[in-house]
Amino acid sequence: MPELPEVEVVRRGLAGHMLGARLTSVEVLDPRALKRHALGPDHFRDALLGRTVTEVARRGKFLWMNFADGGDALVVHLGMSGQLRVYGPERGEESDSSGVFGAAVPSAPGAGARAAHEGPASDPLRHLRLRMRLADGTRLHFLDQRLFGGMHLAPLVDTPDALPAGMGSVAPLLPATASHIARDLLDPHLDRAAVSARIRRRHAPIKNLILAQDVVSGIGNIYADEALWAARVHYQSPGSDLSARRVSTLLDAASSVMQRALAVGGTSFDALYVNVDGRSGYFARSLSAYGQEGEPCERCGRPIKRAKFMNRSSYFCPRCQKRA
DNA sequence: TGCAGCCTGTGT
DNA sequence: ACACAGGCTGCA
Repeated sequence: MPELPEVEVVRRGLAGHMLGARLTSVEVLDPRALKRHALGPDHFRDALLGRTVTEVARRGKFLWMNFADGGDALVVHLGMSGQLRVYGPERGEESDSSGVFGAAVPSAPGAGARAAHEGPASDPLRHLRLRMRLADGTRLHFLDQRLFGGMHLAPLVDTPDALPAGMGSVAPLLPATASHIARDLLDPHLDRAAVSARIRRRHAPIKNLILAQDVVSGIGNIYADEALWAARVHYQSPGSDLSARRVSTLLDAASSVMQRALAVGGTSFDALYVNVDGRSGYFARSLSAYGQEGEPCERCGRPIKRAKFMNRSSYFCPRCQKRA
């Protein structure tokens, strides 16, 4: 699944194609990708047509585009299985999709607007949910197998700290639907001391706290386990039991794991294809804890354990990571 | 503040 | 048939 580093790779790729571009076509092939857009697919399309992108921004795993005429933003969340793909105009307008999706009804209200996912299993575009076109012929596809992700339009609100909203943004403006999302560990404006203080004030298990998007954003289950392993912290240790030094080590660990992944993700990036293939990215990652049940801990050799926690799996080394 | 629920595909 | 994957929302 796309983690923060992959989302940042997507942001950079999108920025390269979308900045200064004008939207000339919006086709909603599956309205379930717009669940968070309360006003419906027709409104979504009409509100976007003709607008020019000025910023492609990211905070945590939330992506959004700002427009020349301001007011609102196009918010994109990839969820677990979302992908954005950009096809340059030189590839030809319909070369890879007209045959399969010719019958799809753009923005059809109500019945019948759900054709996108019904193709054969072999069809790589089976999960195409939404398609946009730019004035120069560039196309943007949004695919999402499991529909945890999606797009919506949201009004812009001031950032609480009056600083730029996130990576790729100069404006101190956030989509209202992301206004509760804290800054992430790749954000130069993140106030680490404040994050640490908040963590150490709370009794909740530390894994809960680093997964909480309103404390620090962008850490998912995988990187949480990796960071906890690297910092030798047990996932159930209460935040309030950790020293400032250990919390600092933990945040550094999370940050460096994600920066390394970003460095790797950047190398395989193709300008014409915004690679968000979660699976290949996921398997390419070298993980020390997550998914390593039974494998020897790289530090001490004891088998990594898996435990149920918050309806999720937690992987940890029972020797290196003792409960505080 | 904790946790069910959203989704669909894969593996057992 | 069922467990599992899991970011995020919304509700109890």
